[in-house]
Formats: sequence, C-alpha cells, structure tokens
Amino acid sequence: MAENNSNFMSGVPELLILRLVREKEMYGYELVQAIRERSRDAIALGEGVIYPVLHALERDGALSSSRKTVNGRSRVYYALTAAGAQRLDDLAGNWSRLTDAIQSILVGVQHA
Amino acid sequence: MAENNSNFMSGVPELLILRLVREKEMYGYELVQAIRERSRDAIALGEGVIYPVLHALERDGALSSSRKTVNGRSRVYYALTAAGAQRLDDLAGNWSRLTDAIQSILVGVQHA
DNA sequence: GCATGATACCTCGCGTTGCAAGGTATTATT
DNA sequence: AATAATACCTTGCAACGCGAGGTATCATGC
Repeated sequence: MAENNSNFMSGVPELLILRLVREKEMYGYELVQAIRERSRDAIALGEGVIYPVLHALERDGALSSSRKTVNGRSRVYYALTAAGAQRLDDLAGNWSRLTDAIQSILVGVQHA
Repeated sequence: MAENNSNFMSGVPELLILRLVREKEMYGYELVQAIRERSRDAIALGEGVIYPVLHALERDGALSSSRKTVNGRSRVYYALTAAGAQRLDDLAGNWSRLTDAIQSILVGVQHA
C-alpha cells in the first residue's frame, strides 16, 4: 500500500532542485530565482512549490539542511546526499526517456 | 473567475492526441495503443485518460467526431479541425520551450 | 525615524489532472 | 459456452503545483 504513485509528468521541480543543489549548496529563496534565471523566465516556480519540495526531499534523505547566517541573513542551505545523487540520476533518466518518447511521437518517426 | 489555470507540466496527453490525429482520423481505443506502441511502452495512457480528453477537445472545437462502423465494429473517429491545428501548434511550441528550458538547467549551461 | 521594498522563511487550501477501477456491449476465438 | 479482444464510457480519488497569505529581518530612500 505504500507504493510509488504520481503521474507520468510529475517530479520536474524535484529534478531541477536536485540538479541545482548538486553544483553547490543552495537555499530556497535562491533556488526560486536560479530556476527563473537559468530558464530565462520559461519556468517560474514560486516559493509555494519550492519549500514543500525541499522539506519532502530532506524528509526522504535526499537533501541535508544546515542553517547559516551570511551577510546578516539567516538561511537554510540544502546539500545533496548520496541518496539524493542517486535519486537525481533516476529522475534524470526517466525524464530523458520520457521526452525522447514524446519527441518520437511529435516528429512522427517511423514506427516499426 | 473563469481563467485558464493548469500547471506548467500539464497538457501532454492532449498534445499527443492532437498530433496523432493530425495524420489521420483515429478513435479512442486506437489512440491508447498507438501511444503505447509509438513510445515503445515509455508512455502508457489508459482509457481513463484518453476518453475524457477527447470529449474536452471536441467540446472546445479542436476535434470533430463521426461514428462509423468498420469490420462490424462501431467506432467514434476524431478528426482535427482548424482550431485544433492551431491548438496543436501552440501546445507543441510551449512544450518545446519548456523542454529546452529544463534541458538548459540539466546540462548546466553557462548562465549569463 | 519611518515607510517601502527586498530578502528569507513558511503553510493552508484550492483546482486540475492523470489514473485506476469499474461498468456496458459487441465480436472473435477456443 | 466461455474467454478474450475490441470499443465505448464514467466515477472518484490522490497528488501535484501553486496562489495567496503570513512572519521576520535588513537595507534604502525620504
């Protein structure tokens, strides 16, 4: 009964967060802006998306958090764990397979 | 209050259906299998997804339907309308922009 | 000194959506 | 006669994304 549900298109915010955090520790507010900037405004995930995902990823052991004060600003930095790296690989693989499949339908490739 | 909501990742079943129907008239049961086959089992949308989407697309004027009997089988064939072709172009464009944006984050492209 | 805006965190509640599950009917196969 | 395949359909749930709102701190402008 505790199976992995979720629909076939979900999990992209999770994927993006894990990928960004892989490069360096980041905090929520920073991730919101990083996603917006790196996607040139094509993707604009708000805090209502980011924070809950961060909490879930930490709960699942994919991220670890540490509160730090920088420039008089208190921030919660998240770092990728080994389990998180594994999860990132899985999600990236799924995403790649999914987009390939969709692409092959969109371009009308010859279907054996 | 009757605005267009929906989240940034949705609408892929719609896109796939419109794209397939563009090539030739198709019926629901056929679409279920076509998506499964053309995606080599990467995407398996069931009838619980396909039929409601077909009804919505027809209601919105993107598809037109006609009941036909072929080989003693009664089927509801759907054809793309001009409005549907427009909608397909829009969705395909959005999808392309979205996947490009995600890809640029995943590969860690240099961000100005 | 006070207001405004940026930074930084958080949660509640809603609407869509995808989907499994169930249901009907007809035709083909065994 | 029974089973499987074809073909249509709807109901109800869960999860996800997200807007909206709330708190607090710090910097800036007037």
